[in-house]
Amino acid sequence: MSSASAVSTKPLILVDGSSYLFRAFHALPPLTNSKGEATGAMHGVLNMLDKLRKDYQPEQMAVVFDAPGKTFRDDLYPAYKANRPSMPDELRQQIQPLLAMIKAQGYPLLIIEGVEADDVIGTLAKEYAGRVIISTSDKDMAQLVDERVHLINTMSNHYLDPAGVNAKFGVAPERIRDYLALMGDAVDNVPGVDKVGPKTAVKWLQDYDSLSNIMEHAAEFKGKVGENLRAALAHLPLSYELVTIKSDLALPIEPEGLTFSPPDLEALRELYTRYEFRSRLNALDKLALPPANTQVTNLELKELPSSLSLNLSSTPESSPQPVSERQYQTILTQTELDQWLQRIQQAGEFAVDTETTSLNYMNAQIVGISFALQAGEAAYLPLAHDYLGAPVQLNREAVLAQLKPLLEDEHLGKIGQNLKYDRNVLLNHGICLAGIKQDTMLESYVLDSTASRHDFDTLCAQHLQHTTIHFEDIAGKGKHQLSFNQVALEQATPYAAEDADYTLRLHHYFWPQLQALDGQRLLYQQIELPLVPILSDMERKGVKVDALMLAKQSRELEQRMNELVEQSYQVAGQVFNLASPKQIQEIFFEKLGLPVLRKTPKGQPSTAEDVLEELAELGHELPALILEHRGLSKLKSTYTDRLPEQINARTGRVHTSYHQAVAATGRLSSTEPNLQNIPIRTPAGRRIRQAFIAEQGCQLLAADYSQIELRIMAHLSGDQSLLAAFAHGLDVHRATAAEVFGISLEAVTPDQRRAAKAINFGLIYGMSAFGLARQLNVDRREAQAYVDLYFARYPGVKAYMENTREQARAQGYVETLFGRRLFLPDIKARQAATRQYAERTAINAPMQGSAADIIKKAMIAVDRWLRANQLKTSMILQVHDELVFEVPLDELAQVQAKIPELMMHAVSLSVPLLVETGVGDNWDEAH
DNA sequence: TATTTCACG
DNA sequence: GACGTACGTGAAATAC
Repeated sequence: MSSASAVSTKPLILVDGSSYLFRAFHALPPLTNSKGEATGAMHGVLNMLDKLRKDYQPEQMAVVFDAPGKTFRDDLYPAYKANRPSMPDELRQQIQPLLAMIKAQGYPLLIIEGVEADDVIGTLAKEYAGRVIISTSDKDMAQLVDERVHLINTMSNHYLDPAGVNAKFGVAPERIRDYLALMGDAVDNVPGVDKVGPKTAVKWLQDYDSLSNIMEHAAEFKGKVGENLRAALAHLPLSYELVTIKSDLALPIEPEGLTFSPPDLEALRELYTRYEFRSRLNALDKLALPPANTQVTNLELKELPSSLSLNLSSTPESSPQPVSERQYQTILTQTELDQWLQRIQQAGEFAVDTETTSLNYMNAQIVGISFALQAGEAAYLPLAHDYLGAPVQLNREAVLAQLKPLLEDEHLGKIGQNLKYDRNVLLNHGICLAGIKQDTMLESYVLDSTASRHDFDTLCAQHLQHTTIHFEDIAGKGKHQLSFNQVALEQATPYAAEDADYTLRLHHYFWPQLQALDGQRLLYQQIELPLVPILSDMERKGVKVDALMLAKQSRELEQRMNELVEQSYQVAGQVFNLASPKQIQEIFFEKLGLPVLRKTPKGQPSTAEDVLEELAELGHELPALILEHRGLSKLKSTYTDRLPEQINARTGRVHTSYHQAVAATGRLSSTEPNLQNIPIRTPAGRRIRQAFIAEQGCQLLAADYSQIELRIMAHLSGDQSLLAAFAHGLDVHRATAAEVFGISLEAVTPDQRRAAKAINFGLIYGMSAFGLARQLNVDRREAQAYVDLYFARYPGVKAYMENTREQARAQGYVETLFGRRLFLPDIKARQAATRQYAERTAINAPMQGSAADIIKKAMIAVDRWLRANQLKTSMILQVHDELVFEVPLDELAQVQAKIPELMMHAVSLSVPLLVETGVGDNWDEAH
């Protein structure tokens, strides 16, 4: 690495700090700290700098501010900027601390006397052209744009290259100065031509090309503006000079002046504390290792969700122990095994973990099992390590036969991490794990569903400050990764035994917290834990998929896609990749000259679906072709091509994985494959459901809750009108329309019903008038009128929404019907967008989460009933508000009568729950 | 690896 | 001159 590598390809970002300072001050609400000192502009500028650094990850940057005092322009023209109102005190007071913060963060800060920030940027832009991006909200800077210097407005996300300048202003970047001089600038007191604004300036420049040419032909301009032009001739050169940004200054700036310095953490802590920048202090604390025990940190604790502060204040018994205090035994003899099993029996419960050949639960074979009885005391029982020179191990089949009664003993409690997996794997060996008493993954999930992950390594690191041995550490990674049977016992034992040991410690850590919270404990014990074996059975049962039918659909899709490709090539006049946004951009916006409706944050013209749809509506052929192609390509690659590959060779069925600790709201999720997003909305998509079929002699039964989230809203809000609508079995969208529009049910038009439906959905999502307006394609005021009308008619709903937000603010979390908590740390965020996002989540989570609770309870009830009656019907799929069963023909009548019954009465609400069922040979028919 | 797009409730 | 805008997921493809 030599210093000659100064020629970097990474961008140099030049930030017009002064322009953002003003914009942020005026655009943001007047935030203050508790002492009443204004802080809004500081927040705005710092956030903007963070965003730039994150988006571009530049190696070099310059944050440029105006220096106080006169500049050459004042000498040139004493009246320059004389019209500017003097800076408000609230803004002036923010400047010094802001500059100090920027500097302490390590940003290269430039403040050069005698010149304006613009000129510093202009000069640097020229010097480093080729990799310069200027970040500014000042339109005058557009004059600096060329092929090698681009502009980004970080507040509005508008990106300007030469074409962008042309599109935005109507003149090329080289003519921006002419344009500005003609218009003048009232605020900066730059004189222009009277009565000439942007429209006239553009028109003149289009006709006469340049300012100098306009001045030469000034005599030709007619009317009043012509006179004004001639009157302005004398001062136009001065105006031109005033608006011209200098790019040839001799600046005392070395390249080193443009690189980041390490942040001065102490200074930052002091500044952030002084101005009460809490989220920044938080971020600072995360950086600092170990977390500093300053007063500030303690202060922060009060703001954390209760579960978190509980974690921090209670010292778990199983605090980290040095390795020497752990005793991990490798069980290689029958005597050793017998001793352990005896102790397990006596203990009544134990932590257990299986090691296997594969993560795929259908194919995995057991390689070994580990046990733990108390913290630090664990054993690994290797059964199938088969690397060259592996020690002789106990016979797997014999040991499993000996273990079977223990593992299947419902009264011998098992403690594990994600025991669903262990249950699935043990079933591969004919053992049905019972007595699933504690699952640390679910304990963690119930205590805080918003934690990013609930896997073993993360939980140990986060709660026990213990770094576990990672699988990759002992098995390697990539394609050379060993399967566990190939791992040497010397390494396998500490790894496997640690799993059981620390699972137990995690349980010791979580359990007191759960016991302190009745709601969470019941949710965990009565819903989440009982669901584990049910999900395990659903996964292992799988669903039959007709591979031949999907293959046929793939061929048909391919044919149609080929036609679309051919047509597209003709329209575009060239060959290109229809799946590449980049190539589409080139052809759309450069070759065919379609209008750029929107740009991505990185400044590229967007080719997102809505943009394409809009273009298609404008009558352009190519966007429509590409949209259809995209849709079909998705169906083919994700479903018709991929699903057949995922059919298990042994069972001929597809086995998904349900994840019980992923979705923050309490829903399940499904992966490999995701069977919760099989198409249904389009005819082509729907055909895929025809490939989900019933076994010979069976039918599929689909049972789904009708409008469960709206019903929950009615229940939670207690709104009389809404409750009545459901009690009378009305079409709820029609009833809403009748109420909102003040007409009879019969008089509701399809459009009114559609609007009412959008409002109802919007309510569930915590809508804004803006969102509703976009959904309905009406203007904001009209949407707001609908919302107001709705809330007038359904005052209970309005009160509920307000209470929910208030509760979220007061408690820091919201709850579902069954006490599932969802923490919302952002509910008090200073940044409005962040805070509003949390508010919408607060509205949505109780409804989505209660629906999740209810269907989980229903699954437990249905499973219990099927077992009690020894039926052969299997529950095979769950899709949030729908359950799918594979039913032998002779059970069909009984099952179809009883299952909706069980689902409807899974809970008792103040509204009836409605369940609709369908039966068919395939999933499509069953709907 | 991150982003964009699109499938579902 | 003006924050960003409906909730929750997972998978595939392309761009970086």
